[in-house]
Amino acid sequence: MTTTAPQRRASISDVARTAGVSVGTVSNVLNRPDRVSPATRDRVLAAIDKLSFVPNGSARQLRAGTITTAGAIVLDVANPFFTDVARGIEDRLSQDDFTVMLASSDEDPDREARYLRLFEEHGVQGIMVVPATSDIDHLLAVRRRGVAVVLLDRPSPVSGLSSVAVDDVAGGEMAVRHLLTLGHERIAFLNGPHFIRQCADRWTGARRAVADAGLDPDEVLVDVTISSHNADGGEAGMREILQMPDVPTATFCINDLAALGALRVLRREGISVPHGMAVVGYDDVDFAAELSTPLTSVRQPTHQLGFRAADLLLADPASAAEQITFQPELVVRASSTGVAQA
Amino acid sequence: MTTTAPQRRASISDVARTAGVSVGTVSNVLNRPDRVSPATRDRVLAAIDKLSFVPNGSARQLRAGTITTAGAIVLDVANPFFTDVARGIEDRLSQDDFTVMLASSDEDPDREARYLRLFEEHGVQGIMVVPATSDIDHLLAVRRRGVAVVLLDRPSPVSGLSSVAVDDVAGGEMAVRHLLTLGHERIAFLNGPHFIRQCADRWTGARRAVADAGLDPDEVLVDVTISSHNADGGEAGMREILQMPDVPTATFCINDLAALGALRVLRREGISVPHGMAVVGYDDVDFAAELSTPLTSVRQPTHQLGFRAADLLLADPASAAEQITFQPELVVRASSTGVAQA
DNA sequence: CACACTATATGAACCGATTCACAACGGGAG
DNA sequence: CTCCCGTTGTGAATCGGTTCATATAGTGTG
Repeated sequence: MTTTAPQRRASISDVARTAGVSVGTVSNVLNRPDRVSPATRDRVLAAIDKLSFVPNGSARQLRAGTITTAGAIVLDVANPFFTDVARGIEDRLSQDDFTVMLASSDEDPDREARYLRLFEEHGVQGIMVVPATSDIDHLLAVRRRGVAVVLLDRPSPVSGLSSVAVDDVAGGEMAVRHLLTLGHERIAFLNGPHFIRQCADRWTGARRAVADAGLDPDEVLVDVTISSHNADGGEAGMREILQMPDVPTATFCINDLAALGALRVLRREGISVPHGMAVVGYDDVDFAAELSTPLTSVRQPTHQLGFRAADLLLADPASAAEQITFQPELVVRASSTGVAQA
Repeated sequence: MTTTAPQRRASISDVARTAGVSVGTVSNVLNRPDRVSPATRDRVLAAIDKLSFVPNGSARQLRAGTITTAGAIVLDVANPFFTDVARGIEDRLSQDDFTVMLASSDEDPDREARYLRLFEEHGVQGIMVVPATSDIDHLLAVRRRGVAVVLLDRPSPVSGLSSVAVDDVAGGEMAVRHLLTLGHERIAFLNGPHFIRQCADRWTGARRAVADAGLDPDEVLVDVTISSHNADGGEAGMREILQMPDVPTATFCINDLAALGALRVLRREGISVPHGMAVVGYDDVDFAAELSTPLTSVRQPTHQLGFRAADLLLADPASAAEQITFQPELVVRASSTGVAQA
């Protein structure tokens, strides 16, 4: 083995000693180079190089207070919806030379709390979070301690907290309205648990669409709860649907990943889409248009969502909190109408 | 506005004062509760609660040394391949109660360096990184300073550094061999720039397959460089291919995202797949099997990749560095053979 | 040549935790 | 009634930077 012994990291005083200057001067070279004469500056830089000195962020931060880093906690980094949001965040923050640390809570409140604490302890400027619970008191507490908090994909229930969200009631409504217009009278909703806000809101929207059409939501809509919001969850959900005594003619899925799983089962069972079963997804991910049956889906402005969230995070903390709501958009494709798009 | 004034964060001495004990005692309550009598412990906990005290991570770390956090830098968080790898990392690290901070370099060496430094300054236990450059001296330097470094998706060129990778030469070879077997004699390779190792290796493999078949790589293979490894890049690349004087009959894409874009163009142009143009992707992402023409793709053990990388990161730093190489696997579907799969 | 003033360098105090040698206390043994 | 020891609590030193009041050298002016 050729690994060098990992000796103690060089500190600023080591640098000062080898350069023959005081620690204050080294610090000045690092932070206000113009205050230092070129000759000493070079000497110090040489010493830094020689010792391969990397300043200790903890020490710096301890003294200086805060840093140009923000945290983001999403439900699942493997979900394209959230990664698109994360891209939006990164794109905005890097404009201000901020860095983002991304973490995924897996919808587990404990994990969320752990990351929240990790970020707070490390003194991030702010945290953007897709809450795993409906209760957000813990987030308000963080806010109260002086850390900027922006709710992602979730409108803030209180005025003191900034948030960026998409109108999920409208999204659920437009999807189901679309299916009703096509004549479906029994519609399954492959949904997540209702304590997740998005799920509850889309359900509300779905019921509203049915009611508006003069039908009884309890008769038309079948709530199928899936445990994981991905293709596996979608598979399980669709299998459950197909075993119902009175099989629905259409399925609305909580996201495109779940729809993907649902389509997989339908293909395996030889059920044609949309004639045997119409399918509508949510998120309009990249590949939705390219599936064997192009997927009708509710599109959300993901990149915008992240971008604006980062905007709010960077906003003057003294300014009023802001709640932004975007509107979703239905993208109709063959999985519901049976007509391929141009 | 109801925002509370963000007063200074409470410190351990504030807690000590309100609880009427010394700072040492508060610290003991936090870290060795058994050393403190129940009565005082309760008093301290009450004070902590009252002041909603959150220990300052920088201070703790400054004193204590290192923390249970690791960093991961990938090329693009929006790419399912990398997020699957990230999941593997998270799954392994959370077993040891470590937390992961994820960042994406966007293939930009400067951004990579920025995150590398950020992580190092914050004293992470180790960093897993998909290098944006072929040169890895800067990573060796980080290693030398005592931070564990594991190369992701890239075999280490030196024995002192751990790495986890997939054999990309083999991957390129099997993809092209497959196309040759099907009778294609002019094959486009929608590839990224060759200074990216994966791209170079797969190109090498592709040439080897051609040479092994007794043909001239320079005549059979057409190298088409795309700038971004996503659907947009794939679109641009396929448009370029279609304008060639002697249009290839098959296209091998650097990843499934690019293949997605390529398929999009082909559909728009009314070119049938695989008869007008066979397409092979790479990564075998979730949706590959569900595309309008199910995509032949080279599958990589993504989750394993991340999981093992995290394993190596957590390994005893004194133990020898380890290089792990996985083998890819060709998954044949209709986009190359024209025969739908079961 | 004295004086003011600038440019540069110094080093001690400080940020907020952890740690450890030491003090105080109380109970049991002799 | 001492002495010893274990339990509990104390507070100063420490980690590695930043900052700022202060010292010193050098420059130019009247």
